[in-house]
Amino acid sequence: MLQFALLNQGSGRTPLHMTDIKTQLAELARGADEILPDGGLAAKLKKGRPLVVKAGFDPTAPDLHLGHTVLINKMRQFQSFGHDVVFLIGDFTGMIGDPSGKNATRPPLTPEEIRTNAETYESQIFKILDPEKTRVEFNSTWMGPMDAAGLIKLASHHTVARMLERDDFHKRYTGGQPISIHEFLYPIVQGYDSVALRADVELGGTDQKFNLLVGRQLQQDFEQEPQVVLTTPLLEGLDGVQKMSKSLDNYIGITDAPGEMFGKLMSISDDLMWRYFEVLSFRTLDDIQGLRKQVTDGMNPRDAKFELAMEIVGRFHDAAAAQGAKAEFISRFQKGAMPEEMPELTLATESGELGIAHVLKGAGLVDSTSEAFRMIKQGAVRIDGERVDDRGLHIGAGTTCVYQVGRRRFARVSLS
RNA sequence: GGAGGGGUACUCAAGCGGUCAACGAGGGCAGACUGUAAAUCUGCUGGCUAUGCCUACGUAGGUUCGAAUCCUACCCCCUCCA
Repeated sequence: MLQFALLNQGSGRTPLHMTDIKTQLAELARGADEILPDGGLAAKLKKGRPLVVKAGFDPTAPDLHLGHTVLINKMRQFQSFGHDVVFLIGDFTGMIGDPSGKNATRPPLTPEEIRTNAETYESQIFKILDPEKTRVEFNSTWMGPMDAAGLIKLASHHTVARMLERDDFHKRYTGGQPISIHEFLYPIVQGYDSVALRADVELGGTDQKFNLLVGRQLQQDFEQEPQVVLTTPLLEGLDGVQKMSKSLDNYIGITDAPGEMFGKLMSISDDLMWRYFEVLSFRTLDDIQGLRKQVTDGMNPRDAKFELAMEIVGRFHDAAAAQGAKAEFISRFQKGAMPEEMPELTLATESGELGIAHVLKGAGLVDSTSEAFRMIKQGAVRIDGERVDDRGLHIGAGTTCVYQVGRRRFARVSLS
């Protein structure tokens, strides 16, 4: 069966290490939401040449979380099978703003912002993709030189009725909400990118399905063989229900510190763990199936979760960091030890002592003294491991103690 | 332009003169139980110089002993008609 390790040994120079089509299909379909049309991918793979695989990114939000990496992982798979993966930065389309996300008008980005964002993107995606094998393109390369006449001609390839088939356009149109004309250009330009790149496959999130399909249609108009469309699902966040997103604060950022990343992964439910294995792990399907069986046979699911957490932390940091995070996790939560590192600070007292509530607030462990009192009442506050019951407690100057609120918030505070 | 409906805490949503720091649900936090799982149970969920005080129900005024609740003006949102 397929082993990623083996594939990667090719070090990028291997002309074409084509794994057999059946294996490729199985792995590529893994975790994918849809592959259109039916049988299309198999037909493309049968060509026996590296396929041009395109995935477009807005130049806006370069702070990636694990949800974004589902798509990038899929790119990596194509890459490891020897295909030509194009990381397309939509600097031109960035001026339009993708209307997929409701009706938020986006302020136009300056060229410098776009460049900075693009660089941030690259530094993040190359934790997953092989820089040697990744082609980075900007769609301004072909859209920039296009003149108004060209754009009009391009726009003539699509009709309003077909545009309105797109769900969010349809809802907004029937719901009496405004749709600016230029928003119609977004799918068209994105589709034209596929023409310009002669894409064989385009990857995108499920919310991109319509745009991806426009690419197929435009390619046909330009007498190219239409691309295969592969959509990846939106990953569930830590709560297991809502989509992973920054605004819901249920995400794992790929720049999160090792310990934080590890802890967040350990806190997911067992069900969600398997989902994460499917779309985030680089392990083979067989491998994961084996792990599942071990759990069914009595292995503690927690240990399987350790494997997942180790792999992910190792990917975005390194193996040593992953080991450290695990060791820290075990000593802290299984043995109840204090964390190794915590914020340290010194607070000044006016009269030689300070009320406990003010210490907690001053250390940033709570937002207000009212909250501090509440936490004390609930038995969540500890000083050097000793529970505090007295809300009137005063701490004298010259002391240094570890203050704790709940299980996660710690600070070492000195009073002067 | 005309007619009607509505703006309440993180979100949804009650309340329609006093018992409202504001029902209830969700979310979040904490405690118990655990594998820092999940599920479940319990509590909390405006601030402060803290058993009292201050600030809050779109904004600004007014009536009243007393207003989220009544009146006036203004701002914003939605629905229908043009």
